[in-house]
Amino acid sequence: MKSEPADVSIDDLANMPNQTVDWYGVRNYQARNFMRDQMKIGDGVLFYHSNCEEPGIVGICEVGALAYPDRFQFVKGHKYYDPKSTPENPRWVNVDVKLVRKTRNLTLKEMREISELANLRILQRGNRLSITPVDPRDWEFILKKLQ
DNA sequence: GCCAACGTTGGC
DNA sequence: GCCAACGTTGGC
Repeated sequence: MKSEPADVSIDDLANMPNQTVDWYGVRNYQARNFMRDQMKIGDGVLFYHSNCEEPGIVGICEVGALAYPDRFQFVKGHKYYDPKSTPENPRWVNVDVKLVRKTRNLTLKEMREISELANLRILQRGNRLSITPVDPRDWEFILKKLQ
């Protein structure tokens, strides 16, 4: 899951109550559907810093709560406000993400040089999704790399 | 339903 | 700041 550190960094997460954050602000249907349909409590998450000096994986997390309505979609004037969303029929949802541990920065640059990770979604050309599934084998490989 | 125009993402 | 690679919007 990508986050811009200027918005929520891994250190921000470490300082949050219960080291947990609601993954607000996703406004892409595919990414939303991953949260809504695929992610279960306890599922592993790789926390990725995007749009920054050194993009890369900076922490291991887990899903702390199943998807529920995003709190900002109803807030008029907010950057994540969606006039087409109603409390009766909310359009956007998010899971909670809980920190398991911070890691070193496994940078995008480094991952691109690892042939075993060639199929990782985030490395694919043109990928812009802020949330992408990770193949179990890639998960194992990355965890080993970060232990 | 098509598709041009426009907006966004995010690495570089 | 550039721009490729999308996704969204809205006229038709």
